[in-house]
Amino acid sequence: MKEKFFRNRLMDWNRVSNKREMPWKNETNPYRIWISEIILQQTRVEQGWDYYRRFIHEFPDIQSLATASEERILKLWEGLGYYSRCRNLIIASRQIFNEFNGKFPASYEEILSLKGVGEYTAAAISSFAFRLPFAVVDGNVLRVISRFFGIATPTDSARGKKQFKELAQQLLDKKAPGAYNQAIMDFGATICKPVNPSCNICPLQTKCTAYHEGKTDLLPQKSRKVKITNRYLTYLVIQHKQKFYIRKRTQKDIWRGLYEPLFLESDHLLTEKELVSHPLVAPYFSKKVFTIHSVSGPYLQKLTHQNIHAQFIRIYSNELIREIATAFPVSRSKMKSLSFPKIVRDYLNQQNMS
DNA sequence: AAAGCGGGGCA
DNA sequence: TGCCCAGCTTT
Repeated sequence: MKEKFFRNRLMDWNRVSNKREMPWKNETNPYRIWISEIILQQTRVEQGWDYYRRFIHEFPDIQSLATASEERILKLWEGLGYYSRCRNLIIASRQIFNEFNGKFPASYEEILSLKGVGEYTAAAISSFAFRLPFAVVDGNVLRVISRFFGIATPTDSARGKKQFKELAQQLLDKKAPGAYNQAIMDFGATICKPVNPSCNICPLQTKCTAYHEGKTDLLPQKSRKVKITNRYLTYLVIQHKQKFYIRKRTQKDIWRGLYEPLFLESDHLLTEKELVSHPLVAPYFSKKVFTIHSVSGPYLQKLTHQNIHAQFIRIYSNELIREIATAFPVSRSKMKSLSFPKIVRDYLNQQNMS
């Protein structure tokens, strides 16, 4: 009965007071819903908004996406982060194009089988596009439910996931699963916010456990916390005439699939002296093929799990070298068309290099 | 079960 | 500075 109160109040709030608008709201095209959901994984709505627009404009349907070049798709993703989402999106588009004959799958299990689609995204697409009764469980849902029912089970534990998923499914309005899922996420984002929730105007306040026990700031609970490592990358931005040496990141590390200038990683940023004596480039410096043109100030990018300290050493080469440690020379216009990590793109832009 | 994976906003 | 964001995959 507390469940019924929750559902009814939430749906009433949605009809009367939910003013949240987004480009993909009331969308029923599964392809467009899929794109929006992938973009929004671990990403705030405002941050994903323009990416969604650009994506749909250039790739309006499965065929256009499935037949596009990986480089072009990754370019549209540049700056958005979590690039594995983009790689998986490409794989999934080909899955749909080939295995499902270009028609977006219409069952929960089939949708879940798509690369990069987990339980949340499958429930979202299933309910929004196909009116199937699957409850979404995202960060908003976990927060709203844990507070209202006063559940302190860590949301990232196996027990917690099962518990919250079952309760979420029980709460779902089976007659309007899409509207309900949209409502609970909007509610979490605008009323039951992570910090300073608007309990004073909350339609669920009268039966909210966390509110009555003064525990809204203690819920939901997580068990794990990430430890942050510091990394120091000294980039070698080598230029010969109008070409720059870059390479593609292929190792299992951050920014896989993106491009980069060469860099040397150590436990500190390299000094010029350390740089010119490094085995990789020392011969070029001693033969005066390379000369240092400029040294940037330190750049810092804070990621969820790493602090990236970077410095960019701009180097002129008076010889055209075919390849330096897998890096090859490309033109400015080619640089523009490629996807670089944010910290590198910032430097390139400031240097007017692409 | 735990770790890895971006970038940005907010208190 | 720490936490969170329409999470998923790999180990």
